[in-house]
Amino acid sequence: MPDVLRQIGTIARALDSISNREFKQLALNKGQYLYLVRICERPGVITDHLAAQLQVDRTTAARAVQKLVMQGLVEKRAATQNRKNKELFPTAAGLKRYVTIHRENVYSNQVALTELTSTEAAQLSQLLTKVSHQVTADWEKVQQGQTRPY
Amino acid sequence: MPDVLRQIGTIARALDSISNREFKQLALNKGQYLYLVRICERPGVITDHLAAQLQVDRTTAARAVQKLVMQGLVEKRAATQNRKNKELFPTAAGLKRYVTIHRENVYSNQVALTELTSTEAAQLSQLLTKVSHQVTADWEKVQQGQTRPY
DNA sequence: ATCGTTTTGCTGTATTTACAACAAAATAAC
DNA sequence: GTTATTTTGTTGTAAATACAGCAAAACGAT
Repeated sequence: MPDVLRQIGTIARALDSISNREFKQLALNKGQYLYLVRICERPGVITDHLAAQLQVDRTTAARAVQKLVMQGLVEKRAATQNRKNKELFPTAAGLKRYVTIHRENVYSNQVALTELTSTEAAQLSQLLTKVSHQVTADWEKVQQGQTRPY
Repeated sequence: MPDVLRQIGTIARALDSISNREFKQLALNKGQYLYLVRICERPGVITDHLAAQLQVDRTTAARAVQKLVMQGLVEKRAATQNRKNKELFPTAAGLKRYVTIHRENVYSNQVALTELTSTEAAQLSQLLTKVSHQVTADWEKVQQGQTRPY
């Protein structure tokens, strides 16, 4: 059984480091690009759903969003038929940043897949989807306090 | 061209969160397990090589190691024919923790690959290795201050 | 051998990240 | 309809993470 965990971990760290470095030019601090991208792609999303999508802590996502709001890149609006939820929308400035971020992400993805044929790339994606399902399921178990048998 | 970056990112975050939660039982804080494992597997390694392997910042690795030393899980020894380098070795207590960590990692890997046949798993690993090469190359470019064309 | 460059370790500083715990609103159970 | 549970937002606190910059040792070029 080959080890894929470490490979995934190191690739992810390298990609994240690259993005964080490059987005300093956009005056974005560490991790901020993740949230901004998702808000631009799903305007109206609430913070907790964002956190679940990204698999980060609720409060981490909340504070990242708070910062984006302070920087004028994201807006919080009270949901129309709900007094509790605050929906998130990008501002014009936020959308402008998004264009660059998206272009960078596409480029990084391209680089990552350079040595793969298009069928290999498709297969990689398929396999990762399966892996993702399993891992997400376990992460939810652990979040709920369950212990895994190892 | 499928997006594999996000998949890799979310899988990595989930796996890391799981490990961090579970290793609180071993009195290990966030990220510490990463360094301890590598030191146990390559005794005598120096901090900077550790950082390069894990693709994290030099100082991040240095401080994580420092903490492991304070906790009595790792030892720093002056290299025999070198006054500058400090080689890292696990203590008995560190090795004991390593056994559990390794078992957990193997389990997580097993879970991740549950839905894959053994040939699929092998192929996934192969494809990830190719991806890793490309991404690492770009990460080094960016670290050296080069700008990528996107 | 000498000088410039790289490697390695370290500290200061700012920031993100995660956990715990709370309150208020919404939803579910009965 | 009332009560219990879940969802959502927020704050306090502790810790990791990353960048900049410094000094000392090692290495390379000449």
